[in-house]
Amino acid sequence: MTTPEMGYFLSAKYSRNLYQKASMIKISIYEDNARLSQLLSLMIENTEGFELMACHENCLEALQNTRNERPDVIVMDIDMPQRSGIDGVVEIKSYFPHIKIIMHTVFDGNEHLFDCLSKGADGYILKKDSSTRLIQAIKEVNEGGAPMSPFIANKVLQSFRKQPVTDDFNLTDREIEVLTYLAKGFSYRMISIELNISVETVRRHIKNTYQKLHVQCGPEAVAKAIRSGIINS
Amino acid sequence: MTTPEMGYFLSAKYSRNLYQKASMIKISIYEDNARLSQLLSLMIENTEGFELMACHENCLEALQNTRNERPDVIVMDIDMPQRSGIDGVVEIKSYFPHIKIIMHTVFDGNEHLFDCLSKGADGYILKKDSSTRLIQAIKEVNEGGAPMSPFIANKVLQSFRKQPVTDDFNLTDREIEVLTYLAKGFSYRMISIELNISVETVRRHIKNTYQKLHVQCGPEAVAKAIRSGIINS
DNA sequence: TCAAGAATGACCCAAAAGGGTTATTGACAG
DNA sequence: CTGTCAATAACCCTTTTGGGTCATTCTTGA
Repeated sequence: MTTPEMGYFLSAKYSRNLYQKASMIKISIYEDNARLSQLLSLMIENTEGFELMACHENCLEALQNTRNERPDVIVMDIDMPQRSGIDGVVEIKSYFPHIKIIMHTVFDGNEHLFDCLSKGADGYILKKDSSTRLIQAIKEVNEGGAPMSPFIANKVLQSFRKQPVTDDFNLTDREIEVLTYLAKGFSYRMISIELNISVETVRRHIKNTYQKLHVQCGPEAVAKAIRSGIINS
Repeated sequence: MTTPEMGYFLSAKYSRNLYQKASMIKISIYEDNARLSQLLSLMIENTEGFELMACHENCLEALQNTRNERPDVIVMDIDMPQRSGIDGVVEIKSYFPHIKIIMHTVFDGNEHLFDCLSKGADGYILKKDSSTRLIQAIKEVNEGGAPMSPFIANKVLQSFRKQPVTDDFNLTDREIEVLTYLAKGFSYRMISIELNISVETVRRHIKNTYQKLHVQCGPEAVAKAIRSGIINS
């Protein structure tokens, strides 16, 4: 849907770059939906302090584009033909970590969200939000913030809440203590010396622990204990 | 610094509650700095759609207060005499999980931040932000958002970025495969059958793995592998 | 083409781990 | 005041681990 004329238009725009004010926020867009990308372009061009560098319908050339355009902020769709916006983020961030990237997508699922965030996206705005929100987000991210749609921010916070121990399997304090030493690589003998008890007692605790955890050896017990949050440090 | 008179005043205010409009956002404040709490009170009382329920200088009685006041949103300081706001969050959230709590504090360190978030805080606004930002945050949180100061939102995002494998210790694919079975409780023999190789080869891989990880037994290896993200499922 | 590294396999041997059974002591709840 | 449970301890016996040393095959990159 993006026409060659449009590309030309944007190149022309880019050449005007020489006259821009230093304080302008330079923005590049990656969005395969032509209607939406035109809307965004218009909004950005008509916002004080914003300078639209280019508008791309895929991120096959993301790196080269970025080298040419040197934007301050990139607005990136995820679902684009041939190459996902997430790959674009990885590539751009690895060469230009200081350039801010705002994901602008319809995806509100955990998968894409945490994938993008772990790969360095600086903001995550849903398309269902108003375009004004995106404009505001661009300002925010340029000032060092991390704009997110409320729904997204909530998902992010929720991911912190499910930390607390899922199930402690009724392990006693002593059993957890012994298990902790086991995970540190102590042998039964070393543990017995450390805790000033008999090796047989250490063995006893470990046997009980295995029964409670429904495991049959040390490595499995340690794995289960760490994954369920029973032991940490 | 909160005077008895102030308490009386607030009780009087609470009694007016009967006449409130259903759409009002009911707010309680926990803040030990009298000057700041008065400022916040004033701002809230003068904001359309906000109803100040009470203003407390500590959260010793947080649960009882909440039962009486039934706020929609609580603004909670962290550093208060006798009882930390974090304890307040835990208590209130365990009985009233639907009540939104915004932390309002000077602390911008990771420790308090992630502690609060994991315990269920719904927003985290720094005191250095303008009071207007807090008012806005109250609206946001009441609409299901997760308001955070830009600096805080960034910290939260950053916590996702350092997830990817810290160090893979140059383990080969095969070594990781064997280690994964080990963590599942497979013995060397079982692994050898599973992978259709000799027990000696399994042992070989494990020996090499221990050297690379600088550990000397299975439990320790598994602990290290899980903690550094080498193995997961 | 040659060296490096991955994957494979084997042997020796001592130490550690794991399963079963039994028992004593002290604390705490009903 | 009696039963339960955590913590302690011991003995038996088999299997598994883990450390050392050596060797072959195959792929891959310099």
